[in-house]
Amino acid sequence: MPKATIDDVAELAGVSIKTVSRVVNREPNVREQTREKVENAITRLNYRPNKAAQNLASHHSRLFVLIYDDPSAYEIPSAGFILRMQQGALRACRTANYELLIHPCRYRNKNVAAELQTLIERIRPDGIVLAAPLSNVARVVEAIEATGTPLIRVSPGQSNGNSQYVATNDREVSAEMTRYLASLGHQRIAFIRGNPGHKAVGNRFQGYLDGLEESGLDVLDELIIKGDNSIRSGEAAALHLLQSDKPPTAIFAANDDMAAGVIRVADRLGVKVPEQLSVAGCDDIALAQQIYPALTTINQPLTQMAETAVLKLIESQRSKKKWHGPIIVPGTLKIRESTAAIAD
Amino acid sequence: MPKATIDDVAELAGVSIKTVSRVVNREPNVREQTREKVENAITRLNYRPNKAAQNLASHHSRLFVLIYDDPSAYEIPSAGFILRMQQGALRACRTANYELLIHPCRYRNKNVAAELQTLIERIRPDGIVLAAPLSNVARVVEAIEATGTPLIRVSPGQSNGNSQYVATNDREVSAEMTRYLASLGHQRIAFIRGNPGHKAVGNRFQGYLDGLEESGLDVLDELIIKGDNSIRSGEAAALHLLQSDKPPTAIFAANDDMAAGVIRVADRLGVKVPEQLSVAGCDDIALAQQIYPALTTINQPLTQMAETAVLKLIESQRSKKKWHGPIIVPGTLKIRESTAAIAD
DNA sequence: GTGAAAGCGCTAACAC
DNA sequence: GTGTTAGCGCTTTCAC
Repeated sequence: MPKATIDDVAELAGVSIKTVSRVVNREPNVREQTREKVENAITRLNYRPNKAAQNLASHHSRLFVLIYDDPSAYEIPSAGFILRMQQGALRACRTANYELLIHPCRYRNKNVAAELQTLIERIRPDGIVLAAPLSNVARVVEAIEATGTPLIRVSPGQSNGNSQYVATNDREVSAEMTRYLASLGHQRIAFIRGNPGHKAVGNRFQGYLDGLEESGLDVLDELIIKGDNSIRSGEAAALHLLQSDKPPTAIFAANDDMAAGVIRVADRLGVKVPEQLSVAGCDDIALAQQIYPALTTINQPLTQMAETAVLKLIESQRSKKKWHGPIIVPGTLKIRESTAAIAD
Repeated sequence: MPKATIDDVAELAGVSIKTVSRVVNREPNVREQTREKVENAITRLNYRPNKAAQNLASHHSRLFVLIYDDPSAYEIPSAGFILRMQQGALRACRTANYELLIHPCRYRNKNVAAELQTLIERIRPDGIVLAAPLSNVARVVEAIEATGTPLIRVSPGQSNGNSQYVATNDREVSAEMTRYLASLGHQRIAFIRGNPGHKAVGNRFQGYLDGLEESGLDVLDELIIKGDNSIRSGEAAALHLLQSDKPPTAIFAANDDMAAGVIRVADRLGVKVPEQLSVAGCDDIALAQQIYPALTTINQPLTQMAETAVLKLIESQRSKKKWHGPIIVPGTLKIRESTAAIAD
């Protein structure tokens, strides 16, 4: 089956190739009758425009690249994150007939900047979505910006670089969670901080402080523990907190893994969750629903964030105009079974 | 920065564009000295060949598409599978300078066949990797084969269609697991079958039967339970088995989720794992290492399978020759804490 | 509303 | 070894 070209369609329809092109690209100024003739020819010949030819002639690729940190083999809470971002990006791509190239890369690698530049200059995507934590690495952001390709960053903590970004309201929603815990009667609400490298995680700590203040609670230094985002660090923190003189009645962890660690240790120590201890996490990873009791947490709208990012890229390409300011996609509290009103 | 073209490079190097092309594509028959001149010009101009132009002229896209089933939002053991396949495929792509397009799709959707055909005919990838369970859906396989694009299927149960496939030795390694359990002294080894739709899962049952026979054990119908791959069905099966008159001393489940369900129920019933009950799963999903006790299971070499698939596509494209027969990437036993020698 | 001509930036086939 | 000439299958510009 030698593929039909635009010339074949034009010939069969008895029009010029330009008219076929107009029909294919849904351009105006085609008489209805002509359009039908062309469309018939297209279906008869099973014609599909050749993307390479379109790209070459039109100088755009109808292709986006999603760049994200490549997780090492088994560090698989990331899997859910990455997949959700992919889903969001793909959803937006599909409605507008774009394709999505994925490009995981290791940002610890010194060559990333050059690697990404080569990729971009070769492929010439119409836009790039850069996910956290890469979206916070200055030399990566700058390398991509230098190519001149439209870039949107997803969930960057700080706002370096000139490119637009999509973020969530980590701080506000963490404050909300804290107020929720306070509203349950908790006065000693501990917080397990995450990896300081992740700015989003820092925002959550700020939210915690905000929430305490808004609830009229004091910040107690002994209830603030450093973690590193791992289950193990959550366990360590919980052990420390629960075995102290005056243990907290609620523990809010900056991510779900650490919260899961807390629940595990509570179980081991015979502390009942949520009767004796409320536990809350952040991110709503798959694990959050799988553990017992199901974890109260904060949903990270990653799918929507990625979708929004791609939609913005498409839009800005159409209108050629620049928009400003971050785009905020709000997170929401997922109240499950690990939190309850204080017993005492 | 107006991008440099092949003409610019040719001019600066004082050669023809064909020579530049030769250098870029690492073709032979270029004098070392000429090559250097060209390479200097390339770096000076920061020249990157335009992929669209290359594609159009050469009739190949240096692009593969990875097609897999789109999991509904929260069915996230799939996440690990998909990500590992992506990683494998990407790894192979990178070494050979190909790009990877991902295309999740819902095979329940009646339009998949047409959707995939359109995609393929528009993009014209150099090859397609089709993952299970889509790789077992006849109308999907046939639709793709009809486009004439080289196709490799990953882990299909049956071997319909004409295209090559990569599989793992599910049956053999399941037999190995069964023999391993028998070698620990277990005589009453139960098996929880999986979703009958997944052929791979059927192979595991065959392997179980093989293993029993090779170990000189009888097949006991009351120890063979049907499940549907879900945690819940594992729980139901375990409840049934453990509350029977003569409960098994080992339970081998056709996937990890069901095995996790077994462990959960055993815990609830006060049956100690592995002291009183050995539990083994299949797949080595992330959960397998997260639960307590860590699950003995069978590693599915998905990353390698996808990598092999892409490498084969590249190879067959180079040599233009057809290879035959399935490619088997062996799985391996992951002995962890959920299995032990029989106590009694 | 429609069409003719001129590329887009490269590779292929063949000449030299 | 290297260069010349044609395209690849579209979009763009501009004329009608």
